[in-house]
Amino acid sequence: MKFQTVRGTKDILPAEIYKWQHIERTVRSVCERFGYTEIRTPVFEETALFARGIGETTDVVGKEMFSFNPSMEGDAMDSITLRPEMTASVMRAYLQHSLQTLAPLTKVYYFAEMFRKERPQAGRQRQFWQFGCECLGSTAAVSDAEVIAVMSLIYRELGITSATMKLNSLGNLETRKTYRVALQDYFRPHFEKLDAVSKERFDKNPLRILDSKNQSLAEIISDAPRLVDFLDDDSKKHFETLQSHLTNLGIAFELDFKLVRGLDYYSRTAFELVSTDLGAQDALGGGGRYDGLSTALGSESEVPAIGFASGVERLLMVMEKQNLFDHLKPQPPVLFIAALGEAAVKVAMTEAYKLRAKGVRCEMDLLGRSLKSQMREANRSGATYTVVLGDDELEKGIVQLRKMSDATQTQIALNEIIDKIQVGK
RNA sequence: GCGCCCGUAGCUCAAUUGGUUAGAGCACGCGACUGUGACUCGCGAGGUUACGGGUUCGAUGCCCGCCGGGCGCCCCA
Repeated sequence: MKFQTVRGTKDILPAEIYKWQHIERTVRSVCERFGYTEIRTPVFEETALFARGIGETTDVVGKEMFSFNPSMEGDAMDSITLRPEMTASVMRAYLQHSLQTLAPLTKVYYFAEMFRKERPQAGRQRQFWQFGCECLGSTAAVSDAEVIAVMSLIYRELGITSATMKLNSLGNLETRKTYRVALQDYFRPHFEKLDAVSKERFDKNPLRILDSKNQSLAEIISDAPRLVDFLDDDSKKHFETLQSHLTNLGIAFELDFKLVRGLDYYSRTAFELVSTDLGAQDALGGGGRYDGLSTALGSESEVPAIGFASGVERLLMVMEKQNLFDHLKPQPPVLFIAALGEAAVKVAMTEAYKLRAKGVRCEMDLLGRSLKSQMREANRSGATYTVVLGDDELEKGIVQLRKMSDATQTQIALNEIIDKIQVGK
């Protein structure tokens, strides 16, 4: 085999597409019930948008972007990048088209493919799909609650029950500066006990030490000062209001003071949905408030916003494991027409066409196969009925309508097929 | 990007310490049944053993490289 998909990419084949369609249908349905409208943005953007929007120091920007220079003469496309996430693009679109002038609040959702140049592993690909929504324009905790509710209802309607929603508040930029210093003060006496990765994080991003998967550090970490205790009054109030909204909605969550999302422009709310049915990449989705993003992108006014993103491949893995696709097999055809001979094929084609135009799913053989093979095909297709059409039937205008489940056959006129099968449906 | 493991028909797996025409089940095609599916029984097609080198009289099995996959790390969806 000469060609194959490039590393970290996958085909989604016809046999499994119904799973994807089910997820996509559910996502769209829930988002739209909450009043979110789909947004589609270009699959690539100026590299600088992501560099500024996600943060120069993050891994995503630092080493995972698919960037290239198309070098088109007379074009100012110095460097463009396949989107590694959607939030920056959504904010760009919001600012570019001045969406705030249309309404004080903008609520959008997306279902789109993302690209990151990472080493593939279970639940991690170089091209992968995400869905999510963004609510731009409100600082109110009720908007945080709504976004989490959207996410939560999507998973609920898909049948996911075992996932855990982790919740934290990061406060504002000041909060995190103070907390950062407090954390360094706390870890400094333990510095020699830290592992190499944590030592590196000590200066770069001490909040990430809390994230360490190293069990031997668990004790030190659990005694570390908590970010919640450093929250300013407004953030504290915001956090409490959010929690009471979630409680009212019956959305279960776990406070997790170790949950820190690395990007600078994040503020206050941070959340993540994790599942034990995944491997090391155990996050189904996550999100947070990003009030600082608009100004990071050069906007003069601050656009408060919150959103979430979810990984479709990971969701699929969990649903597969929990057998949540079992009742969703694609619809089989109602009728299969087995035609014998050129004249019969012609009639079969036109009859099938009429039925299809009327909304009936109907199939016929395209390979010139024997009757036996066509019957096998009819059986395989799961058709409810099969009609056999040969010279005799053509002559008399009468066909045998075979009910596949019990092999009973009834004689009916060719032009009465539609009445029969719709009654029998 | 780093470490460890893996790669044989479409799929799941065989193939005595390196030994001659690389097998089986499932799936697929055809037939038994000259115009009637499922069950059964035959027959058939399907492989450059991922790819490229090396060692050897001889390599699916050993060595190197490369491509791809899995697990973990980093990070995230």
